Amino acid sequence: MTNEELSKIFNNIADILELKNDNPFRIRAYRKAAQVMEDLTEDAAGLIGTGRLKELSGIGKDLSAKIEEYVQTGKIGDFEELKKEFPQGVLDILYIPGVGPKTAKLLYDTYGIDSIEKLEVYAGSGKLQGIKGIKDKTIANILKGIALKKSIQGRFPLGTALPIGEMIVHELSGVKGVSNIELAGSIRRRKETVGDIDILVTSDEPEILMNTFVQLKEIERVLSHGPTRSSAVLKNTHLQVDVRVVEDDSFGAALAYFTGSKAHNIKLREIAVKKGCKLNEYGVFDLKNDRKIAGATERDVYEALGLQPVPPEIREDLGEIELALGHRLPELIEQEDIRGDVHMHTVYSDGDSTVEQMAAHAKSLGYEYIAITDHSQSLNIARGLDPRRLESQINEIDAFNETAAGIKVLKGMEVDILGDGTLDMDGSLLDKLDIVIGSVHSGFKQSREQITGRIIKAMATGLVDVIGHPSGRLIGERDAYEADWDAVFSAAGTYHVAMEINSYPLRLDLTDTMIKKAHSKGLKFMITTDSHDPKQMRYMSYGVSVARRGWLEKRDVVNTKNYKGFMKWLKGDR
DNA sequence: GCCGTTTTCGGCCCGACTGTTTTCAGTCG
Repeated sequence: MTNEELSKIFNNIADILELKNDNPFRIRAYRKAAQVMEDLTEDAAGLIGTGRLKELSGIGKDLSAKIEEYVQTGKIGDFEELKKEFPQGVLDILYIPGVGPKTAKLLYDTYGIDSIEKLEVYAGSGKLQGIKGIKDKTIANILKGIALKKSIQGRFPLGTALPIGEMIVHELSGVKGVSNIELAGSIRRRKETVGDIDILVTSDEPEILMNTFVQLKEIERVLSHGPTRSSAVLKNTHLQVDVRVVEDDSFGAALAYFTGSKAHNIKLREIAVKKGCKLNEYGVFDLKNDRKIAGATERDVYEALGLQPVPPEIREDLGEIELALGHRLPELIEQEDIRGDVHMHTVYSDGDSTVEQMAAHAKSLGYEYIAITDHSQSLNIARGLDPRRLESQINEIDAFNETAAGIKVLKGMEVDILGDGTLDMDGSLLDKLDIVIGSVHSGFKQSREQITGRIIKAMATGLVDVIGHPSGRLIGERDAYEADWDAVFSAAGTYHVAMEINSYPLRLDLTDTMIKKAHSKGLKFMITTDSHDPKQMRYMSYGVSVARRGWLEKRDVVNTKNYKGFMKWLKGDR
């Protein structure tokens, strides 16, 4: 939690410094520090006193002192002083699209406008007329910006945005003249939430493409419409979609540019400059003669800069560029590496299909094995299984395996880790199963110590193979419960328990940063879909994306093993 | 405010678009 708070504070400081028209590089340093805090896999508080804070790229003497001050006192003196200079409402105004620090300060200085509400009243009543540099168009844009900000509540889960983005790409890919078309931006990096949908296109007939785009039935409102760039807001979700057209020989450079992240791009350009080149969205150029040396593909661009091509999911300036320079990037796991989906539910509990139906669909996806892991009895709401029903399911699966060909069904259970850390099923029955997932489904509000202790206690039974959706969070709905993850992951190492990467779009749990932390402790993972019907097995791609964002390779993920290898692991060869 | 095989001081990524402008500032990604 401290990291998140520090990230917010550093961004706040940057906002205030922007209003003050302070040194832009100083502002950038605070923004960078905010990002570093957000991506940090360890609790900043734990790094204090070890001197390791200053080892973080972007955190120097001054910022590490501020972090220490915050951890020790709960406050940062400089920030408290800065806050006195502007009311919070002025900072809110900065987040209206189209309004930046210069305008916000001008409005505050001239009319004392210190809230979005006040700004809306002033803009709506024509009172802003007469301020230097503000005329009708600007006023109209401010009002539009306020409306836009109100209609969009934050960011969208990847699970919402990606299918929509893919659908629009599909609709545009058939338009006359289109040769290349790709999703870009954070959606291509598979961030768990995205702010908008970026689509990059090459086309001989940009006008036809753009005319088609702005007339798509999904579109509610067109924000701008030009030959190289158009923007629109979608119905229902109010997601914004930006479409850009570039030349064929710039497609790779533009794709890299629009994929980001911003921090990754900045570092690439710094490398270009050091090599006597310039990198922009059109290509890599030799500064001596202004000649273009790369641009058509992303691979060309990275290689022209002396880098191994970096997979989109890890373009966050978290060390990937340094590894790419040394051609030592990890070989990230691919969806094809997954041999079995080992967390799913059936009609026995809260699923809506039978063992047979789940197995048939998994087989059609090319899996070698699946595991049926219905809920245990204390989860009444999900019709959890008592010992008698579990035994009958065991028998059904045994019978199925005797006759079915082409896929193996493992007997399993997603057993509740109860409030006191005991498991919601007799050990003797769990022993009969191939795989046991231990999950927390209750007592989310327990103290950090209680939750930590309860997960560790469950692992210590030796009955649990993997911890299901370990943090318990639901994107945009419920925060992760509080636990000492260092302690949990260390214990998981001791007891050889794997961590689940749950692919259900609202879960994506573990998160990318937690995966890195767990991986650094040598833990293994299982990527599963937690499917409640056959169609949900397609969610596997989300889990694989999260694993890639967590820098995992095939060897880190247990269910990349073939059936024999996977069973061997379950039986204790870890 | 950070950082260092050009530098411990003087650098710090790049371009498009918009609106209000007769050459540019502000905002954005």
